[in-house]
Amino acid sequence: MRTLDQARLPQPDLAEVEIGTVLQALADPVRLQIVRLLSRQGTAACGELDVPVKRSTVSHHLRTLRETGLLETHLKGNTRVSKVRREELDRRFPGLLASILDAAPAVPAAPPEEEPGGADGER
Amino acid sequence: MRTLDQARLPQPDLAEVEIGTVLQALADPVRLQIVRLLSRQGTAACGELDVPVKRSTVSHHLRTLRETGLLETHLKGNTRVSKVRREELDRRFPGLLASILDAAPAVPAAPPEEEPGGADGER
DNA sequence: CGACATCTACGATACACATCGAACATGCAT
DNA sequence: ATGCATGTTCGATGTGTATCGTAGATGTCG
Repeated sequence: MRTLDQARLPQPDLAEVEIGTVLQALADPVRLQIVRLLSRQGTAACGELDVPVKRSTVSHHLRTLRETGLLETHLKGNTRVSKVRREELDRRFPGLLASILDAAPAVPAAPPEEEPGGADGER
Repeated sequence: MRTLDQARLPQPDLAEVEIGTVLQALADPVRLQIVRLLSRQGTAACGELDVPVKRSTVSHHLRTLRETGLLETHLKGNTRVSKVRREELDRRFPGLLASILDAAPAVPAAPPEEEPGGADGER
């Protein structure tokens, strides 16, 4: 019958979203990871996301990301399928997602760096 | 005894800085404001920054921003002159600062419905 | 020299929020 | 229907951190 409840959960208009709000949402490591995963996988259900927190916490983060405007979520049967609102975000904040998702990882070490040739005065 | 005190306070190599760390630093409204002000003014001392927190808090945020790699600070006499490490940041995270600083402010609110042109007689 | 400035360091406080477990709702199968 | 899965919501808890006031370090100036 109505296996087609493709209902979409409420989400904000991106025009009303401040850049600070987006930054705050992406500042959490788990949420950033979720956005990264979704950007690569396209879509995923809550339970499919490989993040090191419990299910209820993932749900909380997905809610935060959706209410912030970063994700859209569709109801599909018993599961919620989420994906990044990439095109809308690119229109609202040009270059933002690209610069974040394409950022190269940091070099592992801050090696014990000692500079010969003098005291680097600080104080 | 002139400007020999052009010493630069210690700052990280941007190669070692994760994008998540930068996002976390910029997630705070006051810090984002500071970066915005410095981007426009070029440089500023701690006391010149027009932000709604006390001096000691500004100092704390400047330290955070510097240790995160966003700012560099030079000692000039008794004052610390800070500025955004714009070029280095653009090299490490291309497009990031631009997309954040150029982001358009959000539209004030989403009136539930009510098409424009109505009688907004309030206020 | 002493008085005053800028700025940081330190301890204390308060609040936000990330996290969890348990309870509940819903859908799909058997 | 019962059972099992997926997700959400709720309350509680712990931690991180933004904020402040005060004290101290340092530099400038009269």
